[in-house]
Amino acid sequence: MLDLDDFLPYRLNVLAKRVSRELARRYEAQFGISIPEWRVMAILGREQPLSSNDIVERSAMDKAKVSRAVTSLVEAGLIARDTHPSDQRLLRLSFTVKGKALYDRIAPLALEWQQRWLNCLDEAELAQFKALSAKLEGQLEQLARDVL
Amino acid sequence: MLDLDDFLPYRLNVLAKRVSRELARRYEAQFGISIPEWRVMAILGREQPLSSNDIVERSAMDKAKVSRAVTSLVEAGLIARDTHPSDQRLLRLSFTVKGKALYDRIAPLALEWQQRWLNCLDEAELAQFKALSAKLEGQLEQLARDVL
DNA sequence: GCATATTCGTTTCATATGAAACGATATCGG
DNA sequence: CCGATATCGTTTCATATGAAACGAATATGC
Repeated sequence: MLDLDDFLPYRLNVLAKRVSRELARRYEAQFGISIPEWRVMAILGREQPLSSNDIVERSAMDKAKVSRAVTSLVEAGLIARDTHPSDQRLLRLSFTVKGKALYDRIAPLALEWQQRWLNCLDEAELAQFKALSAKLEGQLEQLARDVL
Repeated sequence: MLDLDDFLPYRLNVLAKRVSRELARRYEAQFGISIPEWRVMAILGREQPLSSNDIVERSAMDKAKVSRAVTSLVEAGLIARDTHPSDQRLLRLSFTVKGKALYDRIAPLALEWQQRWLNCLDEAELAQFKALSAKLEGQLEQLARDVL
């Protein structure tokens, strides 16, 4: 019989949504920033400058969402948006001083929060969980491709 | 450093969203039913009749979403909605014949799809993954409570 | 070179979402 | 009993979402 509590697609969605809500509450309350905006920041924190499309590829967000997040961040003075010199279709996105400062404040807090969350697992368990998640994601891609 | 690919809240969201999309495509295309609607069906498949509130509790959906899903299902002739005899605030939701027939068609397919997805893990891995997910969910509740 | 196709990012549009207000019913305290 | 409070489900409202249309810029084929 189909028991929803045992149906993994459902369980994963509940878990993911709860994590998101938890994090969103913190980002929003403390820094006035949404999750999509924070994702853009996080990606820029790793590599800079990037085009919107680079961010789409790295973030698993669609381009409309990225476009909106970027616009907000620019309006908030957190990132700078100019056009690529040799290809004017591309944006060149990078932190402003203010944006970098905010990133440097948020990133450790996000990691620390994750740490508090994950400390219910030991090293091995965490590694296991990540490995299994990756497997599931790979298999999912397979199945998706089958249908297309 | 904060690497989004290694940030579990993010990873989980990507995975959960992809699973949802994959499933939604099938439900929608084959049966003309949305995920919230399917969740209501799945819950009724286990226990019947139930009030809307029962479904809210069992589904981790908010009551507005449940209300909409129920309305759609009633309009589609898949479930019956009458009022509880001794408490007129409560609905009494149950399958129609047509609804039960549809449930009996979908449930095996959903399980079979899950099977195909999960067969990339062996018994032990799957058990492990579920156990770890449950741990993470428990810890999340702890953290959420701390803030409140 | 020039017409065609492609890529990039924005915007539009229709739909989904959830918090809060709401009306209806039921319960509780005095 | 009856006024105050709580519960149930719907609806409203403001916002989020993503597919598709779009304009601008570039690449490609002839």
